[in-house]
Amino acid sequence: MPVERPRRRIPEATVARLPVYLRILIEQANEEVESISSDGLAELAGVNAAKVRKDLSYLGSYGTRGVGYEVAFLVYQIRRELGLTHDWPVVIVGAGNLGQALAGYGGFGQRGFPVAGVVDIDPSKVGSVIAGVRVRHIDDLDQIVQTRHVNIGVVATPPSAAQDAADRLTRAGVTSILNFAPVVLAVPNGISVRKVDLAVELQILSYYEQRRMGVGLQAIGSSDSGRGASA
Amino acid sequence: MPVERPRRRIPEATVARLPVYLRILIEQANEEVESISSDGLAELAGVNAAKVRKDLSYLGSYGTRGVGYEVAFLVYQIRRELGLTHDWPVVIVGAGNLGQALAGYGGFGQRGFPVAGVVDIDPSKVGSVIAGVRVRHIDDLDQIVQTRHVNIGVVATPPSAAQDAADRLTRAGVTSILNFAPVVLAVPNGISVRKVDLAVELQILSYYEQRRMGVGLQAIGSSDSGRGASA
DNA sequence: AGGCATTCGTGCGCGCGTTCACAAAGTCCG
DNA sequence: CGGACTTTGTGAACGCGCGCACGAATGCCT
Repeated sequence: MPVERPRRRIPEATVARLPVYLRILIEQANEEVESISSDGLAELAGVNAAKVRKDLSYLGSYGTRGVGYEVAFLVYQIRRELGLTHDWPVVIVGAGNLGQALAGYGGFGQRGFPVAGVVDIDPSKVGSVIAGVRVRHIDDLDQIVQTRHVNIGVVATPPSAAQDAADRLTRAGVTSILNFAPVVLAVPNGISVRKVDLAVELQILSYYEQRRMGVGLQAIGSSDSGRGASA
Repeated sequence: MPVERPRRRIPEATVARLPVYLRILIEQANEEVESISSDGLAELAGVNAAKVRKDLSYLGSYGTRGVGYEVAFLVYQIRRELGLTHDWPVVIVGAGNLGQALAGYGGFGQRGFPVAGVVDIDPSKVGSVIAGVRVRHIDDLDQIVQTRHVNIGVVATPPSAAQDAADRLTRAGVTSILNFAPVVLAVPNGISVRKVDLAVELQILSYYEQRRMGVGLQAIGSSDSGRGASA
């Protein structure tokens, strides 16, 4: 079975939008919509129609001129390109508030990222069960990663422990890390890291808020954060 | 007292990095470090030194050639520019798992974003107390926003309720929204929206993982996600 | 005081991503 | 069957942000 090779390198910005398109397309499919135009999809995704077409063109020429894109087929293609044709088990490091919330968050497993394990360094946390997953000691990390073929690790530790968690993850063989700790992780070359930082997001909003006030007179300035959508 | 005007428009990319610099600088200040060079800060932030200098130059010429930047002063300047000289109370819509976790997350209040209120549409949730904050009904949103002078709203509802939450927030006068629901929000012009989407982040990682495997032979490709740091 | 080492501030070129605009390709209808 | 209409796919221009490289400014040492 010849798994088709990725056509070309897809720009980072496009990769970041594909999941959004995918979610929308799945919604449309659930509502029995069979076909959608770049215009329609653009509106739902809050972006420019030309951008949608260019983004989708990286997957191949899967549209029909005069008609649009077949929803089901597009879902399949995006899934394939994003590597979502099979599950990616993840391991969560840190069983504190955040780790527990993440483990309990249904959207994980349902979307193809089952929780292969939750580990913590604190022996008193080991053994407790969160959302059906037993917390294990961090020393078991290697074993979990290897037996469950985990490629993605989630850092949900306090800031001070985050770098150590990342080190252990990479040493265990994990090649992608999703970091929730407000820390800049140092990782070996070739390891992907994405971070989710609440405080940073709020502070960015704060900047634009302050700017709005600073101007004081006109409230026009479209100080959109760049990731927002406007009606 | 003349509150200095924002000098120029600061690029979005820079605004997104300032909070990172700020956190690092505060850490350094706590460790009694009085001065730091763009090189040093760059290393800690995992970015290019020239970028650091250019970013900081948007705030003004606050460095000393041959020496570097005075940490305490830089902290003050970044704080001022980001509008962090005073608190920004936030209101959380949705008292489910996520809403509770967010309300309980200490990093909120400590970093200048106290939780002014948590609201939910479900009467059975109203009245319960989360992390010292009593959950109120969503109909009280307007009152909370006005009496507490809230500018920032957090959407922590299920996807199906997210748009309604955003509508209510903007109607109540909120001008910035942090959206945790996997939905593209439609908001009036001039409203800032930032989103935090778990599934999207994981799917982006999935893409690069799949790519790594697809290539099959070399494991070199520096498939960094663009927001990561490498050692 | 003078020279040297260090580090900032920034002009400039480059590459990426966004957007426009249009030809190509297909549908639909009379 | 032909012509009008719709929508895709993409070439090209534009703009932004990144990083280099270097002049300018400051501190330090002799």
